[in-house]
Amino acid sequence: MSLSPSLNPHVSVDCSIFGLNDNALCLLLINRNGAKSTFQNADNRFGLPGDLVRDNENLDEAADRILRELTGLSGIFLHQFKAFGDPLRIAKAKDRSWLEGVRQEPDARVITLAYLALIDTSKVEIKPGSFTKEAKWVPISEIKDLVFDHNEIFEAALLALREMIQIYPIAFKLLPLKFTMGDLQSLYEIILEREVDKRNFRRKMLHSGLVRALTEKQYGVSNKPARFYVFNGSSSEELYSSIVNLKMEGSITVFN
Amino acid sequence: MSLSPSLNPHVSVDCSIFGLNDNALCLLLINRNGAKSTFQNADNRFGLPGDLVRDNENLDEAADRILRELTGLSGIFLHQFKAFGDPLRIAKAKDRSWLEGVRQEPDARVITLAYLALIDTSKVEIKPGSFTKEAKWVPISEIKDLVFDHNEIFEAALLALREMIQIYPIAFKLLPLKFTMGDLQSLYEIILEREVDKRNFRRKMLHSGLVRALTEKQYGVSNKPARFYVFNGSSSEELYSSIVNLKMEGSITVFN
DNA sequence: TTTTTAAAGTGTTTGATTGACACTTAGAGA
DNA sequence: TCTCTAAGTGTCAATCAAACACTTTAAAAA
Repeated sequence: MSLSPSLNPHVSVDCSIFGLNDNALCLLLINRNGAKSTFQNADNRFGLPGDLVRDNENLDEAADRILRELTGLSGIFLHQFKAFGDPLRIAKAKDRSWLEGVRQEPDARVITLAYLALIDTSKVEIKPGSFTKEAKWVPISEIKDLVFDHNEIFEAALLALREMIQIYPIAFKLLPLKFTMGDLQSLYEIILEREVDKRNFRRKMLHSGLVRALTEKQYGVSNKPARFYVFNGSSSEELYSSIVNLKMEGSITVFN
Repeated sequence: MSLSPSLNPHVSVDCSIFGLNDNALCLLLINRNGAKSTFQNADNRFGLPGDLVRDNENLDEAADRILRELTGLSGIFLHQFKAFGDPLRIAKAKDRSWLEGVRQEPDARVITLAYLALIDTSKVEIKPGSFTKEAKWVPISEIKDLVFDHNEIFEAALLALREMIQIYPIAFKLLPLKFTMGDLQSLYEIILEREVDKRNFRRKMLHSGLVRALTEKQYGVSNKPARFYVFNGSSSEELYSSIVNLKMEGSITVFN
């Protein structure tokens, strides 16, 4: 790899991509190759997909490009939620070897812009890029020691996700186009980490106007087949700005 | 001014500080001197207080330092809400002369971290720093052409404020320690840009537990004197994380 | 001293929403 | 045909939201 001269040595982007696999909330993590041929990623730790920003691209473009280069994902809506800029955030000893292997200025202080996204894992295929040894979904309960300050970034992303899901109807982004009420309910239960009443949940969702029932039903399941629904809303970006009421029992309530 | 060698040429902080003056929501703006003696700020445009981050300080510290250096304000809670990184954001012709006057690398691409804060204007004194010709409160309806992309940043800050005030009980930060129900109600009306019913508003606020009535009343006003209240809550920082219900009629409602 | 002016302060009713709660139905597989 | 599993469904009581108008207090003006 020859580093592009237009890479800004001081600004990076890191992406926390959430998806649902086997009823578990998962995060997309990568394991990087060193860029110089002499470098081997010795300790095999994983991290969030992220890299330096180019001087001629804006931040959202950079996030999109970096995620595509490292994981093959592209065109997903990335929400920038926080910047991390501790002067020592990439200075831990065990992160040095990789930095020295790939960065022209391994000692430069790097501020990172954290993005998060929710995606339907069934709709995309994760393809490690040329700098990526491996890219995989890891259940959030199994996330261990990540590179740099990525544990901190991931924790902040998870908090931001929990907050956002209480305010914006973004849960639909994690589900396939067609889903059952059971799918939707268990998604809320996974993210909110509590159970909700089935009858109240259905009433709330149906009256909200957010979903539309299809006539189609499940087929071949060994119980009463569930009806499919589709999200009845507008574009992805709008999901992040239209505030909708879906109060669940026992929960906090909100100013407005 | 000799530029500190530790200034990171690629990362800055800009602060949108909101306050209330004469029943108008105002933004704190500054008019800068050039740093080199040869430079005069010719066109006299105003902008948000902001500057480059030092390499040895974290972002929140940088925001606090920069705001203090430019306006004399310190110790206020600054909320980082977005990063702006358009490659051309500081490249407009009319912004060049100032950049050339003060920056070692006037062509460097600068990403800025936008912070916002709400303060009680009666509690603080604005003192322009040595690089600041003037610092003043400007009603948001009178904000014209600001330097760089500061109009865009301010608009985003205002949107973030309107969103936050619907979700977190931060309105109190704009008011003095003691305030009347009328003060509080008109603050909500100013920020939400709509009227609310006085009886419903009082009931909501009193039942919320957010305020505590004092026995003290106004004195010398030419109408029935209003009772004073105090905010009944915890620290500033907690205001930004405790979600509280204060639903107003006609308003959107919110997931939870 | 009386009247005017301005904002404070106060309750009720109606309709909508929440939260708690348990049984029946549909289909696959044994 | 029996069993298993998840889908699907309704009611009641309590709480909350929204709409609505008059009285009180004090200063200032007449």
